[in-house]
Amino acid sequence: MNPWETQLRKGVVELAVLASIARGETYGYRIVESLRVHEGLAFTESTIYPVLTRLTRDGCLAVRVEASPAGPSRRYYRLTPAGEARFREMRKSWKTVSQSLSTLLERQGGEP
Amino acid sequence: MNPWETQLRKGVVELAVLASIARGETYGYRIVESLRVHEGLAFTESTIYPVLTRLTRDGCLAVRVEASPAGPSRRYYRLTPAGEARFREMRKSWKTVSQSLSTLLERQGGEP
DNA sequence: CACACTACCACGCGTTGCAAAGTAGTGGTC
DNA sequence: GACCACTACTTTGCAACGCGTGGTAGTGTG
Repeated sequence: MNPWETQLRKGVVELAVLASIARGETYGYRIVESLRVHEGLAFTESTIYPVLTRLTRDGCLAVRVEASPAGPSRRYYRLTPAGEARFREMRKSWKTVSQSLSTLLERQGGEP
Repeated sequence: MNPWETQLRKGVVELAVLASIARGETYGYRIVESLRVHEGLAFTESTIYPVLTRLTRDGCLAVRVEASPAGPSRRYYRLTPAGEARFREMRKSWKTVSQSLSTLLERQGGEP
């Protein structure tokens, strides 16, 4: 993959994961699959699982283990209050950066 | 600064720098100052200069040195054809990721 | 038993943003 | 002429992160 696209996605993963979990309790494998349908958000398990571990360690996620109908047990994650706060903050940061960049990009004559 | 905001900005810097130079030949110190007015795009020199070096090494930028009226000589950068191509590609990647994430964020009930 | 799918984990590499500190040139103040 | 402030670029070192590769374990199918 383009190295700069990798960089672009960096820092967006965490927000994407939080957004996925904010929709309702879910587990890692499912997050990977659900994000894959969004162009540019196709992360692999080796990206998502560490993010989940990190967010859990930071107290943003609570885990619940439940047996799977086919395969190993699933680890269901949901947002803690801290997680919800983090989500809101990241979302705000994203909007700020996103809007600033859009402004910068549209200031010159590009295809509209 | 928030660690996740740092991550968010990662990968956006290069695009911001390319966008700045695409507006016309300019130099590092000026880029830093011009980006500072955009909220969320306030990078320091130790971030911008390495980016310029990297882009130049990759053949995306051409340099011209000119004396400054006050201070050391300025290194003026402009986009090469490769740099313009890179800019278009990154811009496209940005739009893709940006739109996917917006979709994801708006799918749940947030403040509209 | 071989294969495929689900689901999670660990190692290691390369890239990167940024703080800190430095250097060099010009101009102004006392 | 010592001191500061501003301009402008550079170097060093750290910590964080995405992801490729390769694994383990559970269930079902042929």
